[in-house]
Amino acid sequence: MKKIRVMVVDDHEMVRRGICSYLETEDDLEVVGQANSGRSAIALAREVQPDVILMDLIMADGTGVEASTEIKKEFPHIQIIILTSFIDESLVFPALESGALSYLLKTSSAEEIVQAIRLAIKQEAVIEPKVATKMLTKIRDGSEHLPHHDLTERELEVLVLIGEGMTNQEIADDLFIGIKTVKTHVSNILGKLGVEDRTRAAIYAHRNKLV
Amino acid sequence: MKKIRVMVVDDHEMVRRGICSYLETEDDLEVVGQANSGRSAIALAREVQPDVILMDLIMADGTGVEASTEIKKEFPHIQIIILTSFIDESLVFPALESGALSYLLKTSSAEEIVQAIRLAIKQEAVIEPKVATKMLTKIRDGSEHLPHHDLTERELEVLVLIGEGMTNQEIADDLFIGIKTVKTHVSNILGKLGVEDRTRAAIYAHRNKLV
DNA sequence: TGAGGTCTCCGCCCTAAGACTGAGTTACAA
DNA sequence: TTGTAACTCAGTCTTAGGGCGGAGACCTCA
Repeated sequence: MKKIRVMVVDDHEMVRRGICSYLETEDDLEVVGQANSGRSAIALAREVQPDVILMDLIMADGTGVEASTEIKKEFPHIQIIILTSFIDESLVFPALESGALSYLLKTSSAEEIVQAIRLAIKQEAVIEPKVATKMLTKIRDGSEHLPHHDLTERELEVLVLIGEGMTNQEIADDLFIGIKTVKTHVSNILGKLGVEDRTRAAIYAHRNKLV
Repeated sequence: MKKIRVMVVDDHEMVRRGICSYLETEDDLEVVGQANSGRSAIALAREVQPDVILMDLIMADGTGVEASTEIKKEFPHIQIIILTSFIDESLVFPALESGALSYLLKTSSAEEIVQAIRLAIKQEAVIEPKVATKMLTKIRDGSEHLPHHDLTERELEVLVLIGEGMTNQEIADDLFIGIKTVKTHVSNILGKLGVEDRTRAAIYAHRNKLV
């Protein structure tokens, strides 16, 4: 019987030790490589050609997502399981879009992780309930219509500058347009956002992280 | 020769496995207990009376700091080493104030962790360089003079309302004072903050988390 | 007692902001 | 070809914002 070849990517030595020591106790699994960064993970994947990769997202050099994307592009048959400490919204979706199959948290039990590996070679995904919840709220949020979504490109640009605290004249100078034009944009922006003045628009921009 | 009795607290099973499996390879160490939450850590510490505790801060129930405090209060001779995934500013200082001796990150090598344990029983602290840096910047920030520190109480109150996006009239109504008075306050605020208009003052308020 | 800081208010003045209306340009899709 | 949307600019008008000077009431500290 052919063992499932697993590669472990994590910048925490202790975590790699823990995972490897447990995986080795399973008869149908074998750890064929370890990497401590996204960069080295790509090189190692080329070399050892694992069946499954357990990938931490939050690493010192922050290359977990890039590594997933790169590996998936080069070797589509390698299944990647994200195994990370917590749910960082800014990473969950890029990671899944990158082609990762499953998404687990390190709070998962050893059995769950092993189970996810066995399912991975059958291309069956395992998504941690908490992550699944995030996905649902994201989908809801995605269908939610934020006021600034129907700003035009130019208006959004102006809104950002308002958020920087610029006056109409400064914005005009910055964008090489007339102050009258800026006023028109600002007027339209206030209308679309449903606010009364530029100060509230600036606050809106900050609350929605447009600056 | 008496072994150093170590207890490991982490809500990640894999991490506990990794740490334990490594510590067990050292002749002068022995793992006498594992806990997966702050709550159970306190109970276990009472029971096994370890010399040193490796404590993760970021656990599902978020009781790492409380556990440190409680254990240190009850058993001052037990040395606690914080061993956590990343630097959460809101936890670093409470943790150290709680009586923890050392602060390591999980990116630390196995050797560093073992070394920290050996130093702990001699009551010598090991602070991860990155954490030390944070401590320094915190000390600097503490002595740093932010512009809004010389606002009067009333002015600060007005600044917050500016940050909410209120107009002078609205602020006047809210504080039951005349609009002229508000204008005076606003004028003083702008002068003290060194900004030109209320929009920038509002942004200042947001950047400095006054709202 | 007097000096200084804070909070309150007033008046005068100027300017930036914003509403409203109108219009010329391009680019793109029906 | 003809809308339609986006971007541009103009003119007019009203108001909120903000600078400047002055002042009275209150409190605290020297």
